[in-house]
Amino acid sequence: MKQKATLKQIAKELNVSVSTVSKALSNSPEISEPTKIKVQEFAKLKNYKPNNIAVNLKSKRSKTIGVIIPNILNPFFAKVFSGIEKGANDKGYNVITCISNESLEKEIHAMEMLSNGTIDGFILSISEETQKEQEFKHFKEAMSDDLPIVMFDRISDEVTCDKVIVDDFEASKDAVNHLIKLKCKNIALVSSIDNLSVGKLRAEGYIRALVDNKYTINEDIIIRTDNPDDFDERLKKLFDTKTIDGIFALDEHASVMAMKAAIKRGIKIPEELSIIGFADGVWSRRLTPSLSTISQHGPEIGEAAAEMLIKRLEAKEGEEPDYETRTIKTELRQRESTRKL
Amino acid sequence: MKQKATLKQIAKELNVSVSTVSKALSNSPEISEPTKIKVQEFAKLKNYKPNNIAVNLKSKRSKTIGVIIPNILNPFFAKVFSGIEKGANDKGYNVITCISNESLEKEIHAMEMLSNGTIDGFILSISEETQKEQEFKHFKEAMSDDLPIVMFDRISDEVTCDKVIVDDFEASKDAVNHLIKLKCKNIALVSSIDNLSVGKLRAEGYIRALVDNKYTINEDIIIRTDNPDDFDERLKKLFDTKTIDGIFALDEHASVMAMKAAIKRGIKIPEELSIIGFADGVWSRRLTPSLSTISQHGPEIGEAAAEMLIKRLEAKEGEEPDYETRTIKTELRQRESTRKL
DNA sequence: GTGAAAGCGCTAACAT
DNA sequence: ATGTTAGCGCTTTCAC
Repeated sequence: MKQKATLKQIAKELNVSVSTVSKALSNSPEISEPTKIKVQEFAKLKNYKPNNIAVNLKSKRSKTIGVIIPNILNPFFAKVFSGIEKGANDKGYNVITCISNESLEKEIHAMEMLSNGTIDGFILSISEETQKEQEFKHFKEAMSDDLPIVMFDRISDEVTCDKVIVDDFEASKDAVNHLIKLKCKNIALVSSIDNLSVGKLRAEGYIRALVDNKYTINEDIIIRTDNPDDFDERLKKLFDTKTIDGIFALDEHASVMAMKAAIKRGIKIPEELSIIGFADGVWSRRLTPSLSTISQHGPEIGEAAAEMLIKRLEAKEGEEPDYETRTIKTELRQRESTRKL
Repeated sequence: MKQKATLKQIAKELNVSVSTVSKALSNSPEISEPTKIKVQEFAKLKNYKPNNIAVNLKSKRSKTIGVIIPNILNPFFAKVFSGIEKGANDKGYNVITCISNESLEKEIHAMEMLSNGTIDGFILSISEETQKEQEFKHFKEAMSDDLPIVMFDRISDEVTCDKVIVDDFEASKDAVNHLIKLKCKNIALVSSIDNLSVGKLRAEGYIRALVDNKYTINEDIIIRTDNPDDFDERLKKLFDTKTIDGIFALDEHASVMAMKAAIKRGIKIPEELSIIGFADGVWSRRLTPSLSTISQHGPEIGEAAAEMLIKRLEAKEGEEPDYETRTIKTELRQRESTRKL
């Protein structure tokens, strides 16, 4: 193995001191042009790269962000992640990723694993189990250990930190209002994420839209559960009770399954039934008919989170910005599953 | 901010030396029980965590793996990534992720960013542009800098390193053979990834299966391109020329678009047309009809890659294993888009 | 059983 | 303009 070049080595080979080399490479005005050139050329020749770890140890900062994501297979998280990665890289930060797999224990473990100088701060979305258990001590500890957190999408009011969210309540209200404008009379609500904060917010938006429009809430056409299998079971009976002409789905699974079930029943979409759901854009477009969705702008959420965290990390001592909750606007994307106005 | 606990501090507060503390915490037999207990308890009280960066600097290893992925929004890569993350975490390794976005430049940039002590080795899949340009210098440099690489899925024969692949050729042959067994007479090949090594291998498998079964190759029902838009354009005409009763699709986009086009034409699937494609399992199940796919076992690929890399990293000097190419078996998952035998 | 000291690779304050 | 030195936090060898 080719020995890695270090300042020390270069210094010895060039018969100068380590600090001269260091300064020459950082283009310090203290060093004369000739030596600078000599050192820089030699360094390039030797393919010298400053050892990041040593620099980190010295500077007490790693320029690395810890990202904890409940489930990377969920396209929403994948999109947010790509935004984080981009935002971080643009500012010269690396991203260490852990997947909590919706488990509180893995979330805690991941945070511990990284809370030792490895990273400068966290960007995360709270795991399902953590939300259920309402266990937030690990977040508070990180914050008090001077490891700032930016939460996105699934957040907790109990933790004081920067947050990036989507206007779930408003988005749902808008979507349901849209269905109402399309003259839907019986709008079902289907959700398999009723355990999540965002699931609850979205359901509230639905209720509010109905109430605002003087619709009556019909529990028979509302499915709220936190379990996909239970969901599938209850979905079977959804079309029995009443003629449904609109469906509002709070998550990807619910969106697609509801649509599939309707097609199987021979219900014509969008002529007899309009569907709007929270789901991934690419795949929604690929469905037949394509699914109208609420676009959450995942990459922008990620970029915003990265920007907020880095701003805080790079703030001068005592000049840290106030904690902020940024809301990224959603957008209703009309496709074939809703008829045109 | 609560000052972070260091050995030095603890030593001072306990009136012992730094090395005593260090040894006590690592449970060295050199230290007496009473001092050990005293130190360990005090450390726990102070919530001491050894500074990872300092440990890294000392040990010259970071226990961190650099992962470079062309596109995290592709569910296949997301799955492999989750496997890598799991495999790495199980062995106490962290994962730094960069997304090349199919760009050679970003790939190079990411590798440079990490080739300075930040990571101990790479796991990556070659970007599209890199494959097109056949530019592999950056990989070879990393290898000779003692930063081992494990490539997966999209690999290059020009780089000597560990590899994890799928039996693309065999998988395709099997899939097409299956269509033939279903009595398909005119089997179309559709691909929007003809620039990738895997795309070519899969196409070869198709050809081979046809040849083996004495079918004639009909260029009119073969679409091979590297551009989704071009693909969509050519797809429109696919059903014009000939009655197709089988489609073999080499990637997700091709799979779904072909199916969508067939449905639009009113072609009955699977009665009149059977389709098999490379695609994500979750979404394939959600399509109507659900799509028969070739499952690539993404998580296993990732775990294998992590295992191979870590084995090499932890091998004693001079005892590194030979470079190996591991093949993960694929599996034909029959769903509704192919009729039963 | 405990401690002093060197050193990982780097930066920067402080000589010269 | 260049060099010396100390120190980041830790491990480890070697004295005592």
